[in-house]
Amino acid sequence: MLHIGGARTALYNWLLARGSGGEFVLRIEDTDRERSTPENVDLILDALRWLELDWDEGPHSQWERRENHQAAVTELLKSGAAYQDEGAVRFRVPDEGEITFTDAVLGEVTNPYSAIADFVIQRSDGSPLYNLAVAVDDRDMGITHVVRGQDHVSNTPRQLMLLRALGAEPPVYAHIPLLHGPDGKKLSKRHGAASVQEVREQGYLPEAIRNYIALLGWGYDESTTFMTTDELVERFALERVSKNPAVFDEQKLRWMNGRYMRELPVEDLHRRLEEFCGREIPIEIVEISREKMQTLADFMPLAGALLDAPADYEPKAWEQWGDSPYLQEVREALAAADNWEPNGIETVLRRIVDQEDVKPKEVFQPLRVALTGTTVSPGIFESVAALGREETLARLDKALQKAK
RNA sequence: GCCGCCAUCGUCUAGGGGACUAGGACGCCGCCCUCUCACGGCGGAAACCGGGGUUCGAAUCCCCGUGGCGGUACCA
Repeated sequence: MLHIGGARTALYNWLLARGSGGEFVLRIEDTDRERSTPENVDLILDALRWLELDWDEGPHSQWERRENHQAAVTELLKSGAAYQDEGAVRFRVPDEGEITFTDAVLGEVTNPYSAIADFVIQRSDGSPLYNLAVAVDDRDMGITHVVRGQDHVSNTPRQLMLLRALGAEPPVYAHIPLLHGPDGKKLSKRHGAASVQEVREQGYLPEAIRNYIALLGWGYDESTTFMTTDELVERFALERVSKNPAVFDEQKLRWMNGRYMRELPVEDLHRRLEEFCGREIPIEIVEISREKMQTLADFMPLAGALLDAPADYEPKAWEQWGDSPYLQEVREALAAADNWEPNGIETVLRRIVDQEDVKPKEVFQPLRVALTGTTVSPGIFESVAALGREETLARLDKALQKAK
């Protein structure tokens, strides 16, 4: 699982690296221990790939760089910066004074040494602990920037002390605000769309996600909302990242995703819908449905009945429109229509509306229910055109049969 | 408890002493468009946590309080 918060951290790292034009190493660092098992790392990498955040996969710290960690511990022990304590190795923290570091988003952060106890850097079984492992990795892998969640601020002094004791230059630290759930608590699974895997299954587009999460904790100016990834790369700056936690708002994501779907070239949207639904879809159906969808998952409920004849009519829909005095007339008019294009169909159907002198929906809704079994579908003329004459008439006959 | 971080509409944010009767966006409400649902257009309600300073002037700077969050592990 890659939480939205993690995805945002990854995005910020990526934007920064892209913007600097240099090489970078994205260090996946999260607060849940389970997440850094090899299987979960694969899941995370897969989610990042879907988000189109490209990177070169490096070594996995705590189970692939043991020698470096061990060597550092030995060095620290030798210099007296660390000592043995019942088999474990602890780092010695001064009793007095304070340690200050400059954070790219928070500014100066100062901690008194008195608040930091001598901490374990190596377990009695010889395995390294998080703070030691990342400090050594940052040094050895030439990490220049560490961009991570604010839940790591209080680890920073420890990592800094380690780096100093090892005689290494510390990287630039940037702690971005955490994400909270709608109730103001830290974001968790029960808050709904909390992971990239989930939003993917819910039919969101990667570019919409990128745009949305970039804006969670960062804003470019007073009115810009939509930005291409190139614009994001160009404009993103750590100094402008907000210091306060944000709440993931799925409604806004939905809206934004809808906008992205509408702006996609039809062919592109068509391809993604086929992939998402796992089936072939006539492109005309996509064309007539696009302005009514906010996610890829909205497609089947909206237009599925145009793909496969509905098994049955929705009871409420049938009750209201099923038995219509105009349906027979509609059937005859359509059977005789000589122009099976949306505009030709509209002409034919509007003629009935005029002749009968009724509201348009009195004619259109019964037709819609007869064809799709529901009261909601893409535009009726377009739907009839997309269905084809044969199928349209067959479905009308079925409805007329049932109405008898 | 102790240490740290944070605090603008319900939500995401703009704002870095006068441009603020605080701007934009989502959501919400109303109107328009309309064959359903949407899309789109127009309009509206909606915020500077509280109290002290500093200053001619504070949403913006300082202090205190309050609240939220994080940390305080042989977790990451």
